[in-house]
Amino acid sequence: MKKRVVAERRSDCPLNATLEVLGDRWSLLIVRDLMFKGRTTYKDFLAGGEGIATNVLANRLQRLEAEGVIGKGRDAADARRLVYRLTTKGLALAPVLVEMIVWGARHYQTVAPPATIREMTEHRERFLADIRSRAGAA
Amino acid sequence: MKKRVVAERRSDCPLNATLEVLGDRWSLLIVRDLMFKGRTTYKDFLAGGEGIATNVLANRLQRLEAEGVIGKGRDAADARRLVYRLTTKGLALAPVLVEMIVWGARHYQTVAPPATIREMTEHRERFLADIRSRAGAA
DNA sequence: CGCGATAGCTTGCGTTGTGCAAGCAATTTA
DNA sequence: TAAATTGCTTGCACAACGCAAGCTATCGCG
Repeated sequence: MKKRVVAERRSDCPLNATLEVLGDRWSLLIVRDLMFKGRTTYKDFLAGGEGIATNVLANRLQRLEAEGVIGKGRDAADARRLVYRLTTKGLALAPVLVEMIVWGARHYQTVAPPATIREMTEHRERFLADIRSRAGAA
Repeated sequence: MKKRVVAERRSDCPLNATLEVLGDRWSLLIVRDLMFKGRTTYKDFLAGGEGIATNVLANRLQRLEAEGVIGKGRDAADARRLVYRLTTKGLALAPVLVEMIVWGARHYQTVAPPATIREMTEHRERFLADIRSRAGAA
């Protein structure tokens, strides 16, 4: 058991705050899985394709929950299963993810469907509203 | 001199591409310094407030340049000085930064001026256009 | 021209984080 | 009741990071 040393911020810049919570290679991929891919369990995240290590996944789930970005609950039908979900705070990351996806799709070769990217840019508000209503209902 | 092992992507997801380039605690802070704070030199970035280590800064500047996010040139007036600037690709990160700043300002206590955050959200397109014209002119 | 100051790094070293394989408790299915 | 599944934890080797020191090239001053 490690001592938890409240972890003071390095600066009071809002971007720095965001980066201290989400500035790593994995956290936002978990949020993506929850927001876009319908993945909700530890096993789902592990099979997510990018190959996150088990200990790192456990660590990130803990941190994201501690930060109030995600929450978890037991599956009623199968008590082995923990079902993770986005909180309102986590759902508010949708615009961030959308912009990162658009930038990545524009500047690198990816499997992003052009139609989806077009929808994200040309009908941004509608796209964001869809995410909110879909994930918010869960 | 390290061997550069082309660094294959872990997946072809556009978000993953973005995170493999920018998914760390420091890269986007450098972009922020260039985009919003008028910092352009190694020394400026070092004094940026968050306390990046010298070797990490040098490494990130190299990576960002290799990825085409930033470029550099010698200062005509002082040949010791290397002046870094955003490329078009780097300037295209403005929407990403804006959304991360807005999220950070909404969910954490920061020094972000409320007026700026309001401008970012309520007049988003104008704000982004301003960044493009200002930084694009440099 | 000589000398200290400055800019932009690099190097060394100890600590922390990551990737991978193995292991383990709780629960469920056969 | 045994085998499988879920969600972790642990151990270990290696890479990344934070910090202090050092080093080269250029500049400003006398």
